[in-house]
Amino acid sequence: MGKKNKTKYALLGMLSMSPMSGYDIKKLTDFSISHFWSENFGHIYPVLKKMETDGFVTKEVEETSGKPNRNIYYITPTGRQELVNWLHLPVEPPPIRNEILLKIFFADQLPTEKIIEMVAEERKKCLDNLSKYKKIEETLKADGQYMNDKRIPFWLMTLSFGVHSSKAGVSWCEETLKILEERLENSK
Amino acid sequence: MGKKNKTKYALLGMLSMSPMSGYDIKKLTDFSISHFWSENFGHIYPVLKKMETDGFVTKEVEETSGKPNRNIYYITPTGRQELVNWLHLPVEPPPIRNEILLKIFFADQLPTEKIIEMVAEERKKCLDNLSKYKKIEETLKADGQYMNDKRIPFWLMTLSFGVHSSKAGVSWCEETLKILEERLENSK
DNA sequence: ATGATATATACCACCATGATACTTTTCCTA
DNA sequence: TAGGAAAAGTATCATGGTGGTATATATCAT
Repeated sequence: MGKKNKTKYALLGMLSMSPMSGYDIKKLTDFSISHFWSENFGHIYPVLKKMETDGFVTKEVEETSGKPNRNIYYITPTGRQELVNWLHLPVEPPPIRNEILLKIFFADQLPTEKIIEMVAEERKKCLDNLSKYKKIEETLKADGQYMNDKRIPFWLMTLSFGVHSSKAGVSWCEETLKILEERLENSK
Repeated sequence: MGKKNKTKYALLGMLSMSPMSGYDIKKLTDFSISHFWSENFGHIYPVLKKMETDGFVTKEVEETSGKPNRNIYYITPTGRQELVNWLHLPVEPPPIRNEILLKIFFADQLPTEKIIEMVAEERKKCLDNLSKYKKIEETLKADGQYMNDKRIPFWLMTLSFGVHSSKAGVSWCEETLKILEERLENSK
């Protein structure tokens, strides 16, 4: 994934659903895609500005009283084309950095009890995520509001990914805990 | 994980195994932990410099003829302590960005055939990784060179993580492909 | 009253990535 | 045997991404 600007496409995608302000985009990403994507203001605002000068979006200022004015962004046909072009491009592999595995790799410098604690904590996180994903899945399937939305199947796929990888996480933790506990027994 | 400097700990970890140059560190990370961690020169060199002024490592210049001199770095007791301190700290969750899921999320703007192609490609990647991990596992278990190294169990754990998550990836792809192919049938 | 929370934009320091620059030795191949 | 690729080695740059902070006001609960 590297140094290509993916924020751009996330923003274009959001704006392809509806015109929005930067603040709205942040709210919507946190609500709808936070299980696999994150954005932050420090990037959203400059990228929106850049995309305006590039002609991918247009801005309309909505006057408010007291609060700062809302800058509402609209995707342009060029912007829509840019989004579709990216959708057609092959997926670029991201650089990987998994902190718990880095710690495990050097874990001979750590007491076994501490490693067990760490992995147990990880297991808890995975389980928490798992139940979170399942809950959202249920709501999506049940909610009449979205019943006929043709995008639902795709949203469910992203959730299912979360379910699969959380389950994998749990089973790795449990396998690892077993080894560590055996190790602890043998060292007594 | 965010803006805390984890490169520092990766480098300290490597130097805790043996004194090395920046070039050596890059080679060793690419060889031994590339399945879950990546480093690049652009960060290795400045971080080594910073750690020298912070007293976590010391440098010894090895004269060579022709080639640039090798800067060999040694971890200090302070550096070792810094590494162990970090090992004891709880794991910080990284910001997540999964490009294929972002594309799936907006995939209603893409022909079903194209989505199928994308997911099939992903499946292939997962399978490739899976066999790669399994092969390394075999070598590690078989290789007499490491037979008695007490760090082997930990290295195997990191590999097993790769196996678990690749398998999860494959099964998600296959589940998703089934849905997409059904969709393609129904649209005919 | 007072403080938390929500709305809204913006900037900054820091961290991370990939590309490129530069040089010499060694090894392979046409 | 000439020529080029690859390896060894350090270093810098532009770009991208993260989290925190600054700045303001309205609203709602305590």
